[in-house]
Amino acid sequence: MTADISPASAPETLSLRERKKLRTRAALVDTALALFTERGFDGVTLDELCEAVEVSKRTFFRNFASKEQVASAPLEALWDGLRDDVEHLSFDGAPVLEVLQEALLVSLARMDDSGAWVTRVRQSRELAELTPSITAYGLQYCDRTSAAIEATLQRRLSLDPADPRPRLALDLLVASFHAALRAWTAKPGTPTHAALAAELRSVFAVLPGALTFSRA
Amino acid sequence: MTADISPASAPETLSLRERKKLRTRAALVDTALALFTERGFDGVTLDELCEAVEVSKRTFFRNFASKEQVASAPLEALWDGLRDDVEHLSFDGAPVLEVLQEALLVSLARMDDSGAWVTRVRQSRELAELTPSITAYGLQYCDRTSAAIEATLQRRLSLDPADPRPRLALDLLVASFHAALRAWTAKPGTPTHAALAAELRSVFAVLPGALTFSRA
DNA sequence: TAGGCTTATGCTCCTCAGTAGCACTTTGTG
DNA sequence: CACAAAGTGCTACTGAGGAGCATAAGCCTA
Repeated sequence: MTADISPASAPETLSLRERKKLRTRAALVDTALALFTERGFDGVTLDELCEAVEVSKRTFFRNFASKEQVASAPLEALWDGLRDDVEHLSFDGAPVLEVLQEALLVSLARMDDSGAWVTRVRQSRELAELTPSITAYGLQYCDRTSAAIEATLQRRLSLDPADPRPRLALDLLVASFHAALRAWTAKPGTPTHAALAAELRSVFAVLPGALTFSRA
Repeated sequence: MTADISPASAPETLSLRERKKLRTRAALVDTALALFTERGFDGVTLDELCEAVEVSKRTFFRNFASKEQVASAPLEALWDGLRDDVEHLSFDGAPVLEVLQEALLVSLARMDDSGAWVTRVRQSRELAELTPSITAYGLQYCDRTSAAIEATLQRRLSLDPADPRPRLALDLLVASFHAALRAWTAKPGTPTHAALAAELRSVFAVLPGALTFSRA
């Protein structure tokens, strides 16, 4: 289920067919981000996108569930990575939230492919800011992924399903990431992978203060 | 901008035209929730809904921005109330998050109209659980409202726009409410307004623990 | 109370996202 | 080499949502 995008990360172990599919997928994402950025999300029809990639609409919907998803693909890869990792994390001793924070940083580090992913994320982010339906899709995706991770946590840590804390911890993680993303997008200049990781660490650091701060 | 639904809360101070509009709006919400609950969100077309209420599709879209919104209307009234209240809250001394938590409970108390609102919320919630697009719309609405409240906080408390804490506090508030809603929906029996308020207080109480808890 | 103004409403036509059926091609396998 | 399985193109269809234009209902001033 992991949504991989970068053609570079398609090793020879995959069959010819699978590599071709990944190439089609990557082309759709790249072309979509370019066209949406140029003419706006609503200014590009799926027919135009499919024509640009020389693919039928049928093929598009075999790769993506919606027009919004193709614009959100870069961030989905990050969260899919985290979701899969949670299955094998060690939770001994450390607070769950801290373990999840570290895991998110690890998943983020895995996305570091000399700038391509970061560029796509930036485009995706700017599109989401202009397009409510992309925001809506992204939030729903986070919600669904959080629910899946919560289920894994409950199983692996033998938690009471009624305990709201694991889900709250996940919502905290998601909120932190979105805050980091906003700060990162707001900064001028070329956005780097390292800068995003730094923003994220910085938000993690001030998180406890969000519960207690009062007017200056 | 406040989306009021209950016909009972339409005092005589409103003009005839405004009261009629509110009645149409309320009828659309009630009929929509009933039809969606009966046959599923996707099993009811807008044309059917409009025919049942004896209203044209044009009128529907003057009252609601989308099919999803009409199913989310009850909760929007709650958050709209909070958004408007933040303009006049006192933030002296107490932590911002605590003030917001109290304000949310006040807005919730204002929704207490002898069961009608609670019933609609329950229906809305159950629909959202079955229908991703309703979830997506609701999350996007929360995101937008949170951004509006954050702007108010920044202005009233003279905060640095780059400070992530107010937005994190709001995301925490939203996450708490959703957790309370989940717990409340999961409970069997007739759901009451008081029970929802109790769930919410209970989540607020365990919130700090969400940052620090570890495996049992 | 008559007339004019504003605003909601209905009607109709349109675009486009997303689905489904069917036939064709390509790739992996016995 | 043949057969199974999966991806793809083509086409036709449904339904959400928007736009233009005309009408009606409520509101306001003389």
